[in-house]
Order: sequence, then structure tokens, then C-alpha cells
Amino acid sequence: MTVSRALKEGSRVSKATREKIMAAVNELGYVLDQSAGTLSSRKTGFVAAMVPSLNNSNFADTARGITDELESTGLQLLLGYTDYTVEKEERLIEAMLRRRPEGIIVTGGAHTERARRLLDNAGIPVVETWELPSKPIDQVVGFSNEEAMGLLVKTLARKGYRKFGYIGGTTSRDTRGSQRREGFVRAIEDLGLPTGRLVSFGVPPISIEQGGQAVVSMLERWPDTEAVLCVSDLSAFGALMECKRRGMRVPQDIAIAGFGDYEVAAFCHPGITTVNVDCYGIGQQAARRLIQIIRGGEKKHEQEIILTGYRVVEREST
Amino acid sequence: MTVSRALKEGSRVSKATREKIMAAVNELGYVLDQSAGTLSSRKTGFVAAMVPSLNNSNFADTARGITDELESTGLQLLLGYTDYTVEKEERLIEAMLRRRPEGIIVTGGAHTERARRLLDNAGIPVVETWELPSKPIDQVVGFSNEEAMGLLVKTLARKGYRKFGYIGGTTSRDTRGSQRREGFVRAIEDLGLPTGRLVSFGVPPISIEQGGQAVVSMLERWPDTEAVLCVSDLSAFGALMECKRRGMRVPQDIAIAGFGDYEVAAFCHPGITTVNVDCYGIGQQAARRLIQIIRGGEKKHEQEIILTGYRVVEREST
DNA sequence: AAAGGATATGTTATCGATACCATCTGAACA
DNA sequence: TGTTCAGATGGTATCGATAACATATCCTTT
Repeated sequence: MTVSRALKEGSRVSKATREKIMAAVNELGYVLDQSAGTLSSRKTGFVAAMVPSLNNSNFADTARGITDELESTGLQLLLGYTDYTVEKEERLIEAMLRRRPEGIIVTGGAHTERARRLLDNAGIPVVETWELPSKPIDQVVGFSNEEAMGLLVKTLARKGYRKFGYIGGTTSRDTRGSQRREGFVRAIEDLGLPTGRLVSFGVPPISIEQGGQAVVSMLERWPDTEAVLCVSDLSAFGALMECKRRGMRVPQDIAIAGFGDYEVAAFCHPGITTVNVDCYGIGQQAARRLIQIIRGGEKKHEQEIILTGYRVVEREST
Repeated sequence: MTVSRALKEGSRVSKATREKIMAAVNELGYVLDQSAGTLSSRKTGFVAAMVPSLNNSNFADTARGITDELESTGLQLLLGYTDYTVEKEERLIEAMLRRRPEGIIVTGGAHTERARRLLDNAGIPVVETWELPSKPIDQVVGFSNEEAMGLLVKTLARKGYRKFGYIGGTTSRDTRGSQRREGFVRAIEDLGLPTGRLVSFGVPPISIEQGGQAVVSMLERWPDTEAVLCVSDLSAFGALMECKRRGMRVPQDIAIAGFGDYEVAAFCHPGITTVNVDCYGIGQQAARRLIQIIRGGEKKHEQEIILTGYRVVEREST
């Protein structure tokens, strides 16, 4: 018992005893077994988080935000990736819950029925991120992808572009992608601009390469398109490079914009106009809210919806 | 006890009983508590892995390789990032070991003395990845960064370039970066080419932006440099974009090459010559080897060094 | 020196699963 | 009918820490 106390911060053990214990610990190479502690204290020190992909730098930033925020609290992150499917998410959630995390962060508001039930029954705070779900499970940290894309359209329309095209993935499994597309369509309609120039190409998340192929298909069907908006900067970058490869001038012959403000968008040439999203902040705030609830020990916490910022970043591509 | 059996695959419980149990499980929303199981079975089902950064797509690929390989085995990944420092790695290793992982994967061969001791004493298989450490702790899955960079130099020298410059980070905390730099220097010397054109810029990992700044500094000091090799594709991309911004022709005025074969290298214009590394395979094989040892239950396993492939990918930038 | 309070250390039960062994059930067969 | 055996189910101890409470020790004060 005294050893247990000595190895915890902030509990009272005499200096002499603590030193003796530490000496023994060092000599033996003893490392506390947290899974035993977990069982008796009913606190695992885990927080679970699920992102669609580890390879996407936006979500990697969110994961980093979560980790950084957790670090000082001694909570450990259980990270999983869903591959953009709710089925894998469901399996992952179940696997995570077996570890009894004290809180859980998921991406988006689309889940299987069973996943919702699991999350509801888990009795732990849940944060949905990166979107504003119409029926939140619990906490939310995110922004409206629809509005953000709408803002991009309006910003470009103000510069005089009228014939807008949109490039995105083929399925709705990337819900944020679908929302951006809806935001695009609605904004175009609101402004009374020519509609219908939508190219769907590839299973989300669409890659740089697919962005290039998609813009080719866009130009074949609607050669007079003035501005192409892409579901993400990666596809925008692919589109941009493909256009340059074909000798087109950007933005004179065609303007291109993306979404997400990936590093590549800032430093490629020409720089890509995009929507900057506070990826790191999303993770940070989601974690912070969880910590608040966990440490607060409030049994029944308030539902809170935290809006994170976004802004259009205009660069040379438009 | 029967419930415990019913919830495990492959143990004998009559169909009727299993169905009754499952019905109750569903009704109650019961989820197994693995931390309790862990304690009695002495198997946590965890594998720990540490990468320098989550935001680097090369390491993200490795993490994905690990996760994918683990998925079918029921092992769960505890992922942490070290920020390229051995101090953070040490703290992370200690935190991970408290969770009693059944195996551990680290990046590189540089660790603090205490970290080595912790890993040694943990009594679990350890895999060092992404390098070939001179004094391996246990298992190794990686390649020689030095040779890989050397191969790139030789390949370009064969094309006729003679005045080579190198761009990398300022400190040695990125050991793979240091090894690549050494490989560069040695290859240049071996070939009897002009030496000394080394620009160190920024704390590793150096960014796209820093790559751009570094190439400026390179051109100021050695304006006649014919080919610039960069520690990674990100800095190479930054250098490339900066050169184009300044109206230089690549590769006619200056050739640029990177390392890592990031997606951006393939699809930017011109495409960047680089060294392709089997990032995903490193993760996959590291995990596979761990599983082999864990499942094999061999108390004392053989040390094995698994070499992963690399190859120079020539593109338009050289 | 005795009393009292604060601080330090010790004891025991417990968390929730599984290992291990014991018991039970039912079918097959002599 | 009794015996045997495999398969199904049940009972108990246990993993290694901590919560909660009990006791010991030390210091202060009068």
C-alpha cells in the first residue's frame, strides 16, 4: 500500500520511505501495472478517439490536438481509424468500449444504429467532431461543412466567377464531403448561377491522382467551366497539377479551390485558395471538454455544442 | 464462467445456452470488461508503437500497416508519437509499459539509456524500425538510410550531375535524417565530386516552407549547384515550388530530389525524383513479426533483422 | 510527562474477468 | 441396466493494484 502511494503524485509518504521505495523500484526495474489499478479504482485512464483516416493530415492534426491536450492529465489515447465507414466504426467502438475508456471522441454524426446504442449505454461522455450533427449524441465540437463551402462559393462569386464546377467522391460515406457538396449546390442555387456541374470521381477520400482525373472529366463535359471547387485540397492539388500539365493557366483559364488548407495548398505554385479549418483546435477542444466532464465528475453533464472557426484563404489559384 | 466462455470464440457452449446468453447480453447492452480479463489471463491484447510524428504521411503509413496487420488478431494498438525526441520517447515508453503491452514497436535505434533498460526488462519482444541500428535491442525491420541516400546520389551522378547540394535539418535528433546526410556525404566523396554543399535549416522534421527557404540559402552560397537533394520530399517540394516561383526551370537550371516518395512528389509538376520506401510494409512486417513471437509463445525468440526494400524513383525534376 | 492531533504506515476487501479443476448430463454401447 | 466418456456447466482462487478503514508513530503543546 505504501508503495502504491509512493508511486502516485500528491500522496503523503515520508521522504525516507519514498527514497527506499524508489531505490528498490529502480533496482528491480519495476513498472506499475495499470490494468490492475484500473480494476480496483474503476478508472482506466483511457480516452478513445476514432478518425476516418490516419493518413489524412487534417485528421492527423486533430489526433495531435487530442493527444497534446491529454498529455498533461495522464490520460492515454486509444486511437482507431474507421476507413470512412460506419461499419468499421461500429466494430471499433465496440472494441474500444471493452477497454472502458472514460470518454470517447468520434468523427462526424453518422453512425450505425447499434453504434449509437453502444455509445448511449456506455455511460461516458461522447464528443462528435468535425460536423454539426442534426441529432447529437452528446457533446459536439465542429463546424458546418455546408456553410463553410457555401462561404467559399460566395467569396469566389464576388470575384466574378459564374460557372462553377464541383469535384467530390462518388459515395456518401464521407459525410463531411456530402455536406460540402450540398453546401455548394445550395449556394449556387441561392446565387442564381448555372447549376449541375458536378463530377463524382472515386471512393472517398479522393486522392491527388483522382482529383487530376476528375478535372479532366469536368473539362470534357463542361469546357467553359470557370472555377472548380474540390471536396479537399488533395483533389484540388491534383486538379491544379493536371491543368498545368495540360498547359492551362490557373487562374486565368480556370480557377481552382480546395478545402481543408493542407500544407501543400499553401506552398504549391500557384497557391490554392481553400477553406482553413481549425483541425488541431477541434481535437484540442474535444479533449478539453472530455477532461472537463471526466474530472468534474458531474454525473449528468450538460450537452454543449462548441463551434470551431473556419475561414476562406484566398491564394493565387482563384 | 459460462458467460465468459460464450463470449469467446472457439470454446464449447451449447447452442441453446449461447443463445440465451446473447439475448441477455443484447438486452442489457453488456460489454465485456477487458481490463479485468487482462488481469487474470495475464494477456492485455495490447501492442504499443511509437512513431516520431502522426502528421508525417510516411509514419502514418507505417502506423496503418501495423493496425491493419493487428486487426485480425484481436490485438489493439497503443499509438504514441515522440516528436522526434528520445526524451519524449522515454516517457512514452514508460507510460506504455504500464499498460503491459505484449510487444512494442519503436522508430529508429536511438534511445535514452533508461529507455533501453526499460525495453530490455519488459520481457516482451521489441521491434526497432526504419533504420538498421548498430546495436539492436531485439528485432529490426528497416533499411539503411545511408545506403538509400547513397544510391540516389549515384543514380543522379550517372545522369551527369556533378555539383550536388544537400538540404536537411539542423540537429541530429532525426537520426534517419542524419544517416541520409552521412550517406550523401560519403557517396559524394566516393565519387570524387565537389563536397561541402550542405545546408541545414530548421529543426527536423523540416517543412515545405523551410525547404523553400533552404534552397534560397543554397543558391545564394553556391549559385552553380546543379542538383539539390533533400532529406525528405516535403522539403524537396518546398524547394521545387520556390525555384519555380523564382522563374527557374527544373531540372534544366537546377535538379531537385527528395526522399520518401510522398504522394505529393508523384503528382506535383514536375514530378519529384525520390527514394521510395516501403512505409506500409515496415509497419506490416514489424507487426507480423511481433504476432509471430507473441502467438508462438517462444520464451526466448531469435533476433531477426528484416530488411525492407527501397528504390529510386526517377521523375521529371532531375 | 500526558494528551491530542497530524502524519505515516498497515490490513483487508474488492474490482471483473479467467484458469483450473470439479461436477453434471446425456448418449453410446456392452 | 450399468458403465464409460465426451461435452457442458459450475465453483473457487487468482491476477495486482487501490479504497476504505485501522493502527502506529511522531511532534507539539500545556
